[in-house]
Amino acid sequence: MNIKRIAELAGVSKASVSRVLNNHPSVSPELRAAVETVVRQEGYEPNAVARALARRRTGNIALVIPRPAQFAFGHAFLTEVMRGVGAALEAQSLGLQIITSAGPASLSAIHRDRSCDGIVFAGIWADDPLARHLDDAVVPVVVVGRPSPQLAVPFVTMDDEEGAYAATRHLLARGHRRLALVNGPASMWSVNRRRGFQRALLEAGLAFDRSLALDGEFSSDSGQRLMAKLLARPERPTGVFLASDVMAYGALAAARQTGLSVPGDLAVAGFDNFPFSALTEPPLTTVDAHAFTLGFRAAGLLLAALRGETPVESQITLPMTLVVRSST
Amino acid sequence: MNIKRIAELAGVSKASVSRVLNNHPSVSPELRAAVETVVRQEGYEPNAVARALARRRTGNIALVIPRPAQFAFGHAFLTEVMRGVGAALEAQSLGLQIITSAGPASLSAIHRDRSCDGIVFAGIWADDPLARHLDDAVVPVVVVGRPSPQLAVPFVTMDDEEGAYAATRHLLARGHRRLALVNGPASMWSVNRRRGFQRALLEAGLAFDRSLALDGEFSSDSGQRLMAKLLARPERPTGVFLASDVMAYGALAAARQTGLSVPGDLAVAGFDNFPFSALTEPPLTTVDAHAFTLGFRAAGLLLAALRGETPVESQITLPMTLVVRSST
DNA sequence: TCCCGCCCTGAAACCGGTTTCAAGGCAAGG
DNA sequence: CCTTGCCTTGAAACCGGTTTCAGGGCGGGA
Repeated sequence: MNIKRIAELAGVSKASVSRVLNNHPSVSPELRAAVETVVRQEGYEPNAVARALARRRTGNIALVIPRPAQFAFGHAFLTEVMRGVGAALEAQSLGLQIITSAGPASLSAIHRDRSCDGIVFAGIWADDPLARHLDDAVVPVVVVGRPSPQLAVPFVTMDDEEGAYAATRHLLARGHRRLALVNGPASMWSVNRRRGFQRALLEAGLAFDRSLALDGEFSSDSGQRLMAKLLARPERPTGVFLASDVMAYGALAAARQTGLSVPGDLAVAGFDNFPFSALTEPPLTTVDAHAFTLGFRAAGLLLAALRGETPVESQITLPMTLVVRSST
Repeated sequence: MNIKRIAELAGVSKASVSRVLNNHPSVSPELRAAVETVVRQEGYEPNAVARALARRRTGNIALVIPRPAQFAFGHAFLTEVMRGVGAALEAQSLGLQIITSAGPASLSAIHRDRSCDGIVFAGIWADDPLARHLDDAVVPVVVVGRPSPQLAVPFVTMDDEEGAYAATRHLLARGHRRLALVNGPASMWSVNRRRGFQRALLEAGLAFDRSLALDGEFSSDSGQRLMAKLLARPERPTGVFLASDVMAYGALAAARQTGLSVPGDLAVAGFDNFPFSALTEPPLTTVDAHAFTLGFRAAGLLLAALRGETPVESQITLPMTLVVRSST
């Protein structure tokens, strides 16, 4: 069933059917009624692809996460970003296409094949070469996270240096002096979090003890392993800041296995504020990374661009908020 | 930039450019070289929408979850299903469109507007009226979960009755005699889980105590509240089966607050086996619902249908596996 | 030498819509 | 009564590809 056939059945032209379907003002009530009757009888739905071609708008935007699907959908931070993007698009009844595992070739295709009206780019942590292809897109692009200081592309990122700083200051305020850092793998986020951690230490007149800073992989396993390692040291730390909640879950397990109480013997602070972090034993003190908002605002910037607006601010850095629970 | 312009620049016809781009066998090396040079110079990428229209294949499939995005992307079970679907599609380099909050109208549109080549339907729990529109789709549809016994639509569901049965039997085998049930809201899943629970009790010669069976909403809050209620009873249960891990997290918290030890005073078994369930204190005994596999297999059925194959089995019920940890 | 068939290429039709443009009908105004 | 202009409608162009079909060139067989 297509528009031509509907037109024949209703005894009108394709153009008229199109006008009726798009609520064009200049159609007579009779014609409208005739067309609508046929449309209903036949259960006709216009072909979305043909419509997109003619209108030069697909009505959906892509969230590109250049990682395997297995990883992207299993990652609490990224699914929260999806949630934010999805919520923003839903309000405008736009479609959401999630593209995972995009290599440089397919990425460059997405940028120029007009299969979507705009792109939100997320999940690039290291200074990825993929980020270089960002500005040759033919549709608006917004990045979650900060791709690279040079690029002029709009982005929404978090102030993770401030977040790490706040968490560390909180640990210091609780009286801890030997603080450990379990960071993520080298990436734009990790560098900032380490910087915030260090800054808080220096301001408190404490030296940054390199041997108390280890790098994990954002997994609970790595958190547990590294925490165990730190606790096995002759002078073990009394507080630890982990650059991700998931690693903190591992750290809590490690403390338990070592027979230490949290926060009595060890204060633990994480970063992300995933939903589960309120349910750990004890509930985790952490920095809320506002992942949902990151996605929501990024989609908002994109929608503004699609409407042709030029937002006053197109490079946004969200402030982080410390969530104090019982683990510190 | 379009195919016509490329053709002009290369001094050939549109048809030839198309043949080169699609690796058609009958093109001379010279023509191929000429076209490829221009394509590279201009950074040309064929318009995906026009291509989809001409080919009558969009190259992407839709995962429809008729719930608000806020809910769908925040739900551990559903994101696992997404992960499975995504992983299956990624292997075939097909696109994934996630459609949330589809009301009856937009749902019927998705089924017939040819904006995707196939549909995986998930997230319907109750006997939703939406399920009735399933068979008027013009593209193949596969459902995650069992929509309704009458419908002949292909589906992949879990054997949750057996799962609940296994968990309950496990609790009984641990010597518990007063067992409580915290079920989800009325839905196709919940009915089965209750049935499995009851069957295990009856087989053990125990009566099903209606006052020990409560219905929550799959949230940790409701789990905590209902568990507290159950523990406040004069004769409190010594074991509980909760129809979702998230509710079990709440139950663990309730036990802690009541000063009861798990599994000493109360054995707790959940259902889902979310990643976090290995990290609770104590780690949670639960039934693995294989959400990832549910999505993966559903996408597999769809891919088979798209290839024109008729799978021997198009209505699949996955067996559940009990994961015994320290909470029982 | 002529004819046949294959290889390569381009013209044109097609996918299924939207939009422009022109024209017919009719009411209002001069 | 004629002109003007608005309202409504249809024909045709267009969006940007793919695919069919027909034809030209060329090599091989008779």
